[in-house]
Amino acid sequence: MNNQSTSAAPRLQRLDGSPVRVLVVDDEANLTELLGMALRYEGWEVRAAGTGMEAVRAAREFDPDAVVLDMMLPDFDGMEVLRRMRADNPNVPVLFLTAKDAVEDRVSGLTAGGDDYVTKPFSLEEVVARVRALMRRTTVAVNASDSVLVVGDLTLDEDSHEVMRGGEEIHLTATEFELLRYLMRNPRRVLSKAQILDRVWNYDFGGQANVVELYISYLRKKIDAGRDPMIHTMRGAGYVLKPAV
Amino acid sequence: MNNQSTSAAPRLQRLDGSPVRVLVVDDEANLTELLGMALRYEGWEVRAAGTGMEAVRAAREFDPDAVVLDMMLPDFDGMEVLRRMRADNPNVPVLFLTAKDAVEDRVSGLTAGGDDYVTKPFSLEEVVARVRALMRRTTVAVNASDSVLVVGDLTLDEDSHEVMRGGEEIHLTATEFELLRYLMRNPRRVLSKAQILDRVWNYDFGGQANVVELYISYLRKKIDAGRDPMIHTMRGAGYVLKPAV
DNA sequence: GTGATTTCTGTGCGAGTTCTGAGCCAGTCG
DNA sequence: CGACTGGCTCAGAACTCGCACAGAAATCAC
Repeated sequence: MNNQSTSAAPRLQRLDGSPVRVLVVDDEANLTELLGMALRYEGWEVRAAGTGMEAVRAAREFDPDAVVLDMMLPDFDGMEVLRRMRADNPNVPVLFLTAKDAVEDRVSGLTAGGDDYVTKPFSLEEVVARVRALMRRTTVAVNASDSVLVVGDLTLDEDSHEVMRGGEEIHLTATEFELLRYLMRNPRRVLSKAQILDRVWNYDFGGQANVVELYISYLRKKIDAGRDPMIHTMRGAGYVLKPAV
Repeated sequence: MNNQSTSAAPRLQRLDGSPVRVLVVDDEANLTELLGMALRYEGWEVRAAGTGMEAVRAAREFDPDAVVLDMMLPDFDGMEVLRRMRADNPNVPVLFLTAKDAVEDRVSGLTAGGDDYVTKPFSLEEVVARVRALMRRTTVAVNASDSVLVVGDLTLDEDSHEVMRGGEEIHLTATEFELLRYLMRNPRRVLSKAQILDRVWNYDFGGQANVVELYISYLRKKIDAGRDPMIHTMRGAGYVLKPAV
């Protein structure tokens, strides 16, 4: 894996310049593994915990800038963990992971506080974007710039979901938007279809790599149509987004 | 997920530039939690207390600019707390939380003093707005601008509850008003149905996300009718409010 | 209380979106 | 040159999402 800091995606850091810290809490080792990689990939420092007890302890020692927290834990549940964690870290923002069909009563209300939640299964891109957004709001981010990604004459506003190329507004569907966001976070970097599939699609998506090609083709029609192309195919490797020459 | 400090909602602060302080008093930890998050999210500093004793002590040490105070406390009741608190902080405004069916006689006289009350269950949007209004009246707000939100040719007065589009007055019901207020506090930002539900509806509302769609449709009929639309649907993401072009 | 207003639930339709599968084209390599 | 691999696109199937409508329930005003 390689370093994520790009010109487009402002690097968050703590006041002392050290990397941002994220605590991931889930009892499925696979998932903390997966999330850990995605978050480290952003240049963040990641600690994992598998139980509520561990989580509370880790929160105290590790002093994270954000927490990704599964609602279902073997010992006590997410809300309880939250409460205990807040005792030491009153302001740390939390991204909850919750089952799709779980009673959202308990989670809803939380997002109101500035916390947020994502339903399983999720795409890594989604989680990363949410964690980033959480920190933008609450953490001491040195580079607290606005949420607009820029590559060449292409801009994407993560708040308003507006996408423009050369001053012209472009309408994208939800999936197209996430794909483009991922590409724009990684300009001039070749992203393999597997990577894209992992990041943009839900982690348990069983489909074909074909969809990536399909959606790349949709994007091309919308953002490259008629203009100098920005999306390039690296045969056998993947795709790159870079400013048109 | 949303960022609350917008151009539309002026940021309050103390004379020395430090953040405004709010004390939240309720014996239900869930509730102080929830309120605390919502208020912190406004950029305010929050302290919580679970009993009347704690509240009085906290008021003395913390010197809050506003207090959110439950009428029902395990030790002594809200009025008593108020009396003792006022001994040290004679001018601090208080927002009372009271049960719906509680005798309102005792509370009603309070609003005259510049204080205010809200009945449980409430929506977070409501509480935040009221606290803001209280401070506007009594606190030294650096940016003590008026309480009118403006987006394009749409204006909403948080005090008088007047809403106008292009000079024309529009009558909204209570829920419609709160929904529009939330949208106008977050112009050009996509708000998901879950977020809207969390902020605008009462915290114990167990209903469907369906209502959000319904009320968006009501609002559209009233503020977008015939005109250039300001409320836009971002399919799969949520809704955005922005000035008509 | 009674009627008016407001809020909410449930359902069904239509449009927009996502995905599958197949066929075609273009490099690549024997 | 021919076979193969990887990538692109089309068409349509399957599905999801948002919206409207109608009526039930709750609330408010008198």
